[in-house]
Amino acid sequence: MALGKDYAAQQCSIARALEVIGERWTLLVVRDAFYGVRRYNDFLGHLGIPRAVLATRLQALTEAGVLAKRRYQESPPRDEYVLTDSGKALWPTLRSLGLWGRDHIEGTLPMRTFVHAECGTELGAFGQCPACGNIGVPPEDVEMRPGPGLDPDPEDPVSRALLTPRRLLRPLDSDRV
Amino acid sequence: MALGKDYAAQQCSIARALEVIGERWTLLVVRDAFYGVRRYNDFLGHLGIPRAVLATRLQALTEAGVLAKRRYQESPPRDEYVLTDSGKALWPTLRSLGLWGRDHIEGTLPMRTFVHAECGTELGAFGQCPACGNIGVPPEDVEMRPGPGLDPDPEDPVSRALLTPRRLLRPLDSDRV
DNA sequence: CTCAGTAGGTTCATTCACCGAACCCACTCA
DNA sequence: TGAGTGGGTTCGGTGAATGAACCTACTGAG
Repeated sequence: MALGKDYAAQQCSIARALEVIGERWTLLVVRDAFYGVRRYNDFLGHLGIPRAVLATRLQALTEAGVLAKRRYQESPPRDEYVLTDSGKALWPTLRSLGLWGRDHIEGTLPMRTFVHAECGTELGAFGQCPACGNIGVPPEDVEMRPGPGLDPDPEDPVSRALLTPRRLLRPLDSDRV
Repeated sequence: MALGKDYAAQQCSIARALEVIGERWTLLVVRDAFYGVRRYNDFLGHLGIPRAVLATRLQALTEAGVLAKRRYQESPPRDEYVLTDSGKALWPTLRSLGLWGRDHIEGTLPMRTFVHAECGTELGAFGQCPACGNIGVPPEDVEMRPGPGLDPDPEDPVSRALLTPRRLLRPLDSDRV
């Protein structure tokens, strides 16, 4: 975000956080990582982001320790980007932001619902499970289900893969859909 | 944020939310509103934001229904900007974002702590009160206290006023400090 | 009555980030 | 040999952010 160099806003954890994840597209890249997207081309197709911007964002997020670049194949060399623990800790933020968008922006149908996989209850604003009383349901235990606001027949393969219920963070193989 | 006009990202509550509060400075304006800042000049001095950008952001947030413009004096005409219910609903997002910044960005000392005013317990990672078991403590019931990371003798009057413990959303009279 | 001060802006030139398209390279498969 | 794919980089054009200057009501002091 680069709020200038000298900024007084630095005196605040929120401002510090926004320096890392506040730039355009950045939080959407992180969101996709929760959805299981890991490869450059999948981010590219799903987000519709300019290639140069995506490369910059992936590099910045990797340097900030939110994502980690991991080689998953040697020949030809191919890398994937996965969330670190620090990145996974952004789940409550994304959850509350998405819920706010759903509830407070007019004309927004529920796109996806997020339920506690063990009991099937929809998560609350802080990512808690109202049924179990489990306060911090980790993203690994969250199942994402498509909602009525989604296009039933999207263009890109990633969106198609996301039409079926799936656990967060589970890698998405866009090839075999 | 304006993710293009045609963006596929529209299929997502998070992207919709970011359209409203994802631009540079916007979330910091909202944060200041939670801290009790209401007037143009107070935002200006506390954030160090360019005047033109602040005017644009206040107008956009007002149109989006996050803030409401309210005349508090007729002669000379003076307006203040206060959070609407929709704006107050951003509290979980800000809370989780600030906590992430504190815990996951190196070199970030706790700037402020947020405690449940009724019992004095610091809020947990999900905005809950660990002592009372109250899951969604509303911002009105949250007391903000200065932490060790803050400059003890800041320049601007708003930062000085924020050095004393105070309830969130309580208006800040920067004059009588 | 005049003058300085204040709240809340608008205008302007410059800089910087985003954008889309084109290009590049290493590797694989037919 | 040639097309295809993954993962980028480079480049010119556009739009937004920046800081400084300017503007308009209005008030209060002398």
